[in-house]
Amino acid sequence: MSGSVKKKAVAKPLAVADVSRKPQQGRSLASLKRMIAAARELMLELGNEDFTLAEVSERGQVSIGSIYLRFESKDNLVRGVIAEELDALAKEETELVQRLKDDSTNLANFMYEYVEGYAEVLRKHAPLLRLTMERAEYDPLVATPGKQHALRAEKDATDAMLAHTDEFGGDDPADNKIKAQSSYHVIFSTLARRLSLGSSGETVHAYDWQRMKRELARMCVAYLRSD
Amino acid sequence: MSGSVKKKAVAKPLAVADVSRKPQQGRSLASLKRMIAAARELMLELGNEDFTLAEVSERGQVSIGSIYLRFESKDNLVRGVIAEELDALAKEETELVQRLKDDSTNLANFMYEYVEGYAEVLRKHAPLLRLTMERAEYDPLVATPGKQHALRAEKDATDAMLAHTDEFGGDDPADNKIKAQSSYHVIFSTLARRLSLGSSGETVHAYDWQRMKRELARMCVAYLRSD
Amino acid sequence: MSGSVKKKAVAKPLAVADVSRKPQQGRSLASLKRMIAAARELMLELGNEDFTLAEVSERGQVSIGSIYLRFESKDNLVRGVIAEELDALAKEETELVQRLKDDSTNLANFMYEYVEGYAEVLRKHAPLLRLTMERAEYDPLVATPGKQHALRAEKDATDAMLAHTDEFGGDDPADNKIKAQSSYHVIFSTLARRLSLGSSGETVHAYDWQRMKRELARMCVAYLRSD
Amino acid sequence: MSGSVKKKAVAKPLAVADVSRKPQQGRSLASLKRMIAAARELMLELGNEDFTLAEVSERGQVSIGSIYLRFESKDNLVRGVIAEELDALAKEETELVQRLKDDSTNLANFMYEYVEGYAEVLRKHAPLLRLTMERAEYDPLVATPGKQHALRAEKDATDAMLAHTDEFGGDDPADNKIKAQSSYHVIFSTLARRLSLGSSGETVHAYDWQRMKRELARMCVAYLRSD
DNA sequence: TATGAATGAGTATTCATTCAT
DNA sequence: GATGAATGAATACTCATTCAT
Repeated sequence: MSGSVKKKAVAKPLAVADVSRKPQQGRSLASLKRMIAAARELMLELGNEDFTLAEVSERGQVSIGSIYLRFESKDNLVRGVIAEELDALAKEETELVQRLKDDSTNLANFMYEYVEGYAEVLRKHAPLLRLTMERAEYDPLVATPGKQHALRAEKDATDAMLAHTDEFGGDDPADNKIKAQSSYHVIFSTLARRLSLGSSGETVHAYDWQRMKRELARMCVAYLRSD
Repeated sequence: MSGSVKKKAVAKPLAVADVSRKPQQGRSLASLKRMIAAARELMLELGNEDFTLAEVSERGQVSIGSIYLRFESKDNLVRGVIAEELDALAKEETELVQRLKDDSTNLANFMYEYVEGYAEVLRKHAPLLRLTMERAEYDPLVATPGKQHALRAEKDATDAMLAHTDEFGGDDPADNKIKAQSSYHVIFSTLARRLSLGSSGETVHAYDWQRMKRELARMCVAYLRSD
Repeated sequence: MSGSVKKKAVAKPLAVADVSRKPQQGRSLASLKRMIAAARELMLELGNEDFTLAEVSERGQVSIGSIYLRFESKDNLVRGVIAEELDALAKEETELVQRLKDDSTNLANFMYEYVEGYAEVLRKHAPLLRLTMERAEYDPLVATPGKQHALRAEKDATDAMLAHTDEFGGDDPADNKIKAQSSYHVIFSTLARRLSLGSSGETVHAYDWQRMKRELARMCVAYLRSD
Repeated sequence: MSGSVKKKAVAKPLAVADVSRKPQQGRSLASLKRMIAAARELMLELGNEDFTLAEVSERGQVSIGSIYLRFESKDNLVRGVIAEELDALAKEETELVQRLKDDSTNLANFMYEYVEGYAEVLRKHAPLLRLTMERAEYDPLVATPGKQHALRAEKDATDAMLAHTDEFGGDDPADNKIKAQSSYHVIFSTLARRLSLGSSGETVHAYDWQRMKRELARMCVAYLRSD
């Protein structure tokens, strides 16, 4: 399978319905959900592509033929699972920022709440997000929508930070934007690594999760206020 | 191959000589180097395991039998390549910190130099580091020495930062240590993600590499001085 | 599919209506014609069995279910197409011989006209005739009616030749019959091979079609007159 | 399998050693022979491609991997079997014509002996020749060498006939050549059809084999002498 | 009648590992 | 020690046929 995707140009879109073959209803829809759920479980247990369609067939109680009725290939089934996950993640990210925009009154408060909230959102989706990133490395059909998702998430977060520009240290608007972006990247990167989204090698420090979230917010606040 | 390792317990050590079968000399040593070099190239070109031993045999001008004479399995050959890389990386990390310890006089100066230097060290090793982290996810024989490596790197870096405690914001020694650790993690995580060590999805921002290094240092200095 | 027929005894009849399931009328008849036409096209484009019922369904605008309503199996659909072709061919052969019987006055004239006419009839039906012969090789349900068709064609042709017995070389009636039969076989075999009904390997000689027809007639006339 | 060859351009040569992977010796050679023999038997029993490599493996007592060690694909294995057959056939055709050239003194004698001898040569190779022609229809790698073989066979035969030009009817050298070629084609086509090389539909006449050979020769002699 | 979604058996090919030489 | 030929398990995908609606 990998051979047919890795290192080769592919030209198909993503997004739940794009990789699936037709709008589903009733029994068909149930069967579609079962095969996606089964594939999702197997991906988490064995790795992105290290499961067989026979396993999906058995676990999801769908025939192999049915899978090919909905998805053009095993690759597209994997992309379908990923697309679903990205959709759900995007929804939660947006909701988080919306909620905090209304609730938070000052920069420090926002940052603490944001780091806390975003950390939990990422944690919830961490396992599949790992697989998504791993696959994005060689599958453009996952990489492209992944980038768009990331850009939008960055924009939402920095916009919300910039609502508190009055508390920022300098008064150069361009520098403010840079600071907000840097903060977002530092937050995402650090949480992601800690959640093993990139690797697990150095994950198991004594340094704990709660403390990390607190220090991340603290660092960003100090940074944004500086100069 | 993957099936035999992924998600399954394995019980073999790592570190260049541990995965290889015997102390090598002369012609044997040259042949060992060729097979490792060939495997390394193929891993970078095709992915961690997406190469065949036949390819290693051809490119490295060693017989397949020879490979099995040095390595118990293809898995161990991959681990051998990784072990070599981690050794080289550790050496450079240590040298960097040693050099800066002697040269830098104040905290800000140290942090800017450290981020700059570490970024380049990581950049140099990024491609194979990616493969290492990817594999660590499912191969304990890579994950375990990887953790130890990471812990030592963290200790070296935080010790160097703590040499400038007098410039730190608070005066609680415990908090100082936390700040140093947090700084190290933020630096490593952010550089790593940017180098695509974890994923490539969000890599392609306009946000550039030079700026990122500067802001990272700036952020850490602000953070360490705060309180 | 092949596996279920090739080299295995089958027990179903042939002849347009025998493989189809029921006398058709109106809309049903139109649908039956569409599926046969679609199957015919696909057989010519892809080979005897190298098309799928899904393709027939799409091209002929008939549901797969409809096909099974008319034909017991894909094999029978193929046989239906072949049966239709053999019917049409038989009609033309008969017409040709009838016409020549009335028109030709001497042996040479008849032979030249017959070879010319028969060559064109065969040429017209060559593509599907190829498929028929190919399939007859392993499908008794095509071979049996095919033999009957061939026997009748032989009888028609030899009877017509024997109408000119007075011009034959010998005067042994038994030998005359043998000569006529041999002539028919030589004509059919040579035309058929040239039309690639049997193979295409040696087809592409410079030796051309018009000349071949002429020489065939010349040869037969010389043969029939000899002794 | 068919899909990968039929209707697609291919660009590989033929001839026993061209489809096989390396000059064989000893044990390897024995194994190569066993797999070709097994494939040959299965092709004759089931059809050109209607056998599985598992069957070849079992019957020939060779592992599937071994087959792929010698042949790039199942297609090439089939071509290997065919190549061997064409070689053997060519050898016998040449020997036959050589022998008759020396022995026969007059045209009639040559033609009777040639038809008799060629009929037996073709009969001996008929089953595999059928498969060859069938495959040539869609596989250029079989068609191309097949055409060359046919052209050479035609040349050998017509040259031998032309050694008796003095007995020919007309005295136009060009016409003599045409007559010789026509005779060869009629002989080959008629024998081939009778041997079911093209089809079997009309094969089972009462008209028998011995008589056919005699009449064929008789017809050609009458034709060559005519004018 | 008519439909077309669901089924699942069947198969070429790859490649890590072994072992006779 | 070295070699590389031999092994055979493992797996995505197709498509004739059925049958619930």
